[in-house]
Amino acid sequence: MSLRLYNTLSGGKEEFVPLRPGHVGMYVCGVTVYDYCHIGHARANIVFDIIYRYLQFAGYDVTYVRNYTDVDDKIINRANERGIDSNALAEEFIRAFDEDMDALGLKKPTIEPKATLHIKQIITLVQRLIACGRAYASGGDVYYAVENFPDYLKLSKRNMDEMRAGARIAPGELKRHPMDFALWKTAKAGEPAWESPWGAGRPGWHIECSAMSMQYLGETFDIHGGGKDLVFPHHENEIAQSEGATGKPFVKYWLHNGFVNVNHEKMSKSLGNFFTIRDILKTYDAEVLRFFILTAHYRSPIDFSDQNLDEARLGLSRFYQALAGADAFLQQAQDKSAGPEREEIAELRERACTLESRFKEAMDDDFNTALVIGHFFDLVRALNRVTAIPEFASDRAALAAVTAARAGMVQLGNVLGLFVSDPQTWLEKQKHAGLGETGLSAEAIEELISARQSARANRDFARSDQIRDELAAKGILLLDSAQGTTWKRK
RNA sequence: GGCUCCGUCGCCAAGUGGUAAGGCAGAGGUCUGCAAAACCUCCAUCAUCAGUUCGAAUCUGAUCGGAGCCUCCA
Repeated sequence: MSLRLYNTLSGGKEEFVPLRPGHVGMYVCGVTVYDYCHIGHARANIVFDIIYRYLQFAGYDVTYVRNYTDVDDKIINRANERGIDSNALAEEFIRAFDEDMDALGLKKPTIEPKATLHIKQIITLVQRLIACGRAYASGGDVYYAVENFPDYLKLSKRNMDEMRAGARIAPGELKRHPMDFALWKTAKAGEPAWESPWGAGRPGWHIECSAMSMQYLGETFDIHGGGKDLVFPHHENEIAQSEGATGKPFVKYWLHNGFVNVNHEKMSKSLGNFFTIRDILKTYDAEVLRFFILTAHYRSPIDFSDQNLDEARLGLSRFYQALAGADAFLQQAQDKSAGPEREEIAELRERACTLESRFKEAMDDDFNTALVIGHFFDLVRALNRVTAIPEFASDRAALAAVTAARAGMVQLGNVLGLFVSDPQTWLEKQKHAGLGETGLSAEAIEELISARQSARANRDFARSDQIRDELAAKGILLLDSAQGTTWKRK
């Protein structure tokens, strides 16, 4: 079984064959740093984070490049609004981006290049495009001549006639064709500028990705990713720039993640219906957000809502509870004896043994994380079946199966960035996280629990149930067990 | 208008030709003083219609509904 992935270029799933056996070059468009990141960015970065992790898990040596676009019209405009230097603004949001990605538990890419540190490479690339007739200088600008690149629009599968209707030439632009796009822009007063053969100016959007991917991954590389909205114009233009200059295929596999919707509508800055990552993380655990995103296939749209996030929280808790249950079970392990194997144990052993092959099969099919999570849920049920029976704590086969199941779940879950915390710690954190809204402190709850315990000891069940109901009304559930009473929030 | 994509149980969501995973919610049961948690059992023929096929949620056509791109956007 080998990895198959959906390639936007071909419009279908293809077997993944890297250019160099054992190695993968992957470039993912990062952000233009002029504002805080929203959940859409979170999704894109989490999706490619798990692709990065899975490729490594599958044994590839992966070079993952994710850029910062730190020079751009939007940055300049925002900096002007705030009356600060555009470079300072970019640095501020690069820091914010790093903090957010870190909070989301993302692995660091191999290389995180900044556009402004690659101006020389950009200028060289633009010169190369002019030299081979693909671009032209006009005033202090340089434009890409799309009509000279026959493959233009092969990624987004459109044709020039359709596109022409919507294309406009903005005032001041000196294009030959409405679809031509800027490779280099002449600098106006007060704008960041670098010396170039065409005078002081700055790179257009798109060219930085061609230049930086070429620098770190070569003229042809394996995987290029980003959100669906980058297919046109950004990635289309990257192809034009890179292939126009080198005459070689730019990228073998194009991967695009679906949008995050709010109320079934695309979340976007222009609609104003977006949530920033840092706002979301005030309410929801980062791993809950990741779990939520991974419950849907990466190419499908996903609807962001409190209900869906709460469901994700519930789902993830189920895993951590099962893991905590397994830990408690293993701690009680006594002298191991081998008896006739029971059905529950046989099922768990079977599930634990086949987990990795199921995991791989699902992930190899275009990163089907939703199916993987389904497999994990199956394992949890089998695991709970065993750990719910105390006698099994002295059964050698049960202990082996529980140990294997727990280890497998954590090991494979970690490939998706899931189950990375200590179960008890995570559950404790979740317990306390929502207490603010209830108006209760952990101490107050503990006091009520002991009051209820004395009532129960006196068989005063009316009083005992009253306490439980009051807590339940505030979202606190009590869990009685042989070891005493604990609580969690609903 | 052009080009894409989508429509699977109350909700979320896999499945893209071989007879519908999983989670949440719900019903019944075991456990419990009663509950909760956990476990057991139950719970869909896949928007509609017409085709292709031995066989379709999966392919084709039409219809209805939703979304995206064509302008900055993950």
